[in-house]
Amino acid sequence: MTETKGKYYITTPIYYPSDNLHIGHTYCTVMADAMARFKRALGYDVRFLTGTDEHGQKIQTVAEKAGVSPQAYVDKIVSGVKDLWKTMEISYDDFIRTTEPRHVKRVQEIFMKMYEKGDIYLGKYEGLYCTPCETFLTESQLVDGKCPDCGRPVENAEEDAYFFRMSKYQDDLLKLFKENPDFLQPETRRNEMVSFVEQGLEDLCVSRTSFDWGIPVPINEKHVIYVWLDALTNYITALGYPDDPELYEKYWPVNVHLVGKEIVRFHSIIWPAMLMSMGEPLPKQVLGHGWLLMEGGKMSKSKGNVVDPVKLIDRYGIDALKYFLLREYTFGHDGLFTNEVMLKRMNYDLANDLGNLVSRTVTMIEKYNDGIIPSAGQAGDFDENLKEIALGASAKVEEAMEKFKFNVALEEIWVVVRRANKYIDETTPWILAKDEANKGRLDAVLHNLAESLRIVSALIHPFMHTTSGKIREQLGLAGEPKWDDSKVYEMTAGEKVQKGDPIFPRMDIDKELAELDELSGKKEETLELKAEIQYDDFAKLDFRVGTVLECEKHPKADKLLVFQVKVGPEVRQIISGVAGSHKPEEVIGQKVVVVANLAPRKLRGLESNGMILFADNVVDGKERFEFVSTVAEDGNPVT
RNA sequence: CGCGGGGUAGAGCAGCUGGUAGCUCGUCGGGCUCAUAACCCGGAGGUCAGGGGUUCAAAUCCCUUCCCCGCAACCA
Repeated sequence: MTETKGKYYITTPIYYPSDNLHIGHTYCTVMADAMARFKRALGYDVRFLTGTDEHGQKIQTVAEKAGVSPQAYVDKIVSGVKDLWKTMEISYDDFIRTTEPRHVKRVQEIFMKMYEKGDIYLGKYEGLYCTPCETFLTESQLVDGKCPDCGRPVENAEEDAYFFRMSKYQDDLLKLFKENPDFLQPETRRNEMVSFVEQGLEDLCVSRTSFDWGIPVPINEKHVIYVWLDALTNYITALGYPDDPELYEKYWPVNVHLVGKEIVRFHSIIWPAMLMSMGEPLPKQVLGHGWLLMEGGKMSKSKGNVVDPVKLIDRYGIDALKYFLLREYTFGHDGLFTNEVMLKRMNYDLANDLGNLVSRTVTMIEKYNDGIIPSAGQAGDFDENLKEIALGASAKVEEAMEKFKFNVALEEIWVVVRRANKYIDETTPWILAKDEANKGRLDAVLHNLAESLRIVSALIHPFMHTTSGKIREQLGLAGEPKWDDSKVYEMTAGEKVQKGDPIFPRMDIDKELAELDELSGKKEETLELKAEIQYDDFAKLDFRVGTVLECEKHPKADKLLVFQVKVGPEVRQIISGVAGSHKPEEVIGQKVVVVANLAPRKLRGLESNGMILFADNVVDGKERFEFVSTVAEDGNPVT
C-alpha cells in the first residue's frame, strides 16, 4: 500500500436545484472527481464534498408555479442530481443539502457566533422592489428597467435586514491576495478580485424578510438567513463545525474550492471574510474554472441550448464523456462545446488511438503467441524509446495535475498511446511472425506492447477507471492498478489475453450528429409564455409606425444606440440596447414599429421616449436583434 | 464609462518565467495490412490583429490603435 501523504479536502460548489443540472455542472464535478481519485491514487487521505443549495426566493417561486412545496420540489430535483452522480460514479465522500437539519442548526450557530462578535448587525436594505412580485431586484436583473417576471415598473423600497460587517475585513483580504498568490487562481481571476476589493467593500446583506424559504434567524423569526451565510458555510457544516468537530479538525482548511468563474467572488472574498469573523483558518486555494459555451453563447434555458449530460452518457458512456470534458478544455478558460467537437475527440483519441491499440495488440498476442503475453524476449531498436516514454509519463501527469491541467495530463498519457501505435509500425510484428527465427524478437515486441498498455491502464485509472478495467481484462491482468505501477516495467509475462468487444467503438460522426440534432429538436413542444393578459391590457399599448432618421452610438454606453425616429409629425429620441446587432450608419431609413406611449426614461443621461420593437434572433452563433418592420406610413397605428 | 479576457496555419486551440512557431482536425502525397476503413511517414499552409518601444534576441516584456467577448453583488 502506498503510504498516506496527508489529507486532501476538495469541494465543488453546492448546486442550485431550481432545475435539472446541465453539462456545465457535470464539467465541474468531473474535474473534482478526477482530482479526488488522482490524489487518492497518490496516497492522500481525500475528502470530496459536493451538494445542493436549496433555499431562496427562486426555489420558492418555481415550487409555487409547480404547485408543490419547496421541500417537495427540491427533493425531486436533488434525487435526480444524486442519480446522475451515481450513474457517473462520482466518488464524493459526502453530499450536503442545505435543508438538512445538520446544516440548518449549524448555520444558526454560526450566525449567532458572528452576531455575538458584533460582526452582524440589524440595518436597512434598500433596493429596487417589484411590489406585485414581492421581490427585490438588482439593476442588472431588470429588463428595460422593469421587473423581469411581470414587466411592471419597480420602485425604491427598503426592508429591515441583518448585515455582515464585511468592510471591516477589507485590508485583511487585500493582504491575503497580496501575500498568497496561490490563494486564488488563475491569475486573471485574482487580478479581478484584487481590483474589486480595492474599490472598497460594502457590508453584506445576510438576511431577508421578503420570502420565507430559508433558515430562520434564531433571534428574529421574521428573517431568514440569506444565501451567503447559508450556502458558503456548507463546506464546514458538512464537516461537523462547530458542534462535532472531529472531521473539521482533520480536514479543514480545505485544499481546494473548485468553483465556476461567476462565483469566484463569493468564495474568494465573502467566504474568507466570514471565516475571519469566525476566527477560523482560510481555504488554502480557490480555483475558478471557465465555462462551456454553446453555439449562440452561454448555455441558457431561454436559448434552448442546454446540454443534458444524461443523454450523452446514455449514448457514449461515462468514460467517453469524462475524457472529452477533461481533455478538450483548458482549465480556467471558457471553451466551445459542440456535438461535433465532442464526437471527434471521442473518435480520434478513444476509438482510433487507444481502442484500436488495445485491439491490435491483443489480436497479435492471440495470433502470434497463443494468447499468452511473452516475457522480455530479444531486445531491439525502438524498445528503449518506447520504454522511456511509457515510464516517463507518470511524472509528467503528476506535474500537470499539480496545476489542474487535466488536458495536459491526458495528452501526456496519449503520447504513450501514440508511441505504442508507432512502435507497431516500426517493428512490423506481422513480418517477424513469418519466420520462426524471429521468435525472440517477436516476443519482445508483443511484451513491450503489453507493458505499455499495462502502464496506460494505470495512468488512466484516476480518469477512466472503467476503461482501465476493460483494458486489463483483455490483457488478462488481475485487479486494479496502483499509480506506482506506471513507474515500473516488466510486470507482465504469461498472462492469457482475451479479446473482447472494442472498448470504444468507432462512430459515424455525420450520422451521430444528425441523430443528436433530431433528439434535441424535439423538445420545444410548447412556448413558455408570460402570464395571460386581457384585451384591456393590450389596448393600453400604442404602437406606431416610424422611420429612423438618424442613429448614433450612445456616448456613455457601449451597448446602446440613440435613434431619432420620425413618427408621423414628431421626431423622437429613442434609445435601444442593440449596438451589438446594428451599425448606426446602416439603419438610417429603416422602417420600424415603436411603442409610442411608453413613459420617458433616462438611460445613461439621455432620455428615451418610447421603445423600438425588435425580434430576438441568432445569427452565426451570436444573438442579434432584428427590426420589426412594415411598409405602412409613419405615424400609423399598429393594432 | 469602470474592470477583466481574447485576437497565433482552412477550423479549434496550446505556447506567453523572451532564443529561428507547436498540437489536434482538415488537406495533398506515400507506407502498411496486426487492428475499430483504423495505424505510421512526409508535404503544403502562419509577416503569431496593426503600429511603436526595450533587448544581441519578442507570439512571449512595455506603450498605443483597431476588432471581438465577458463581468458590473446571488445562472458551474
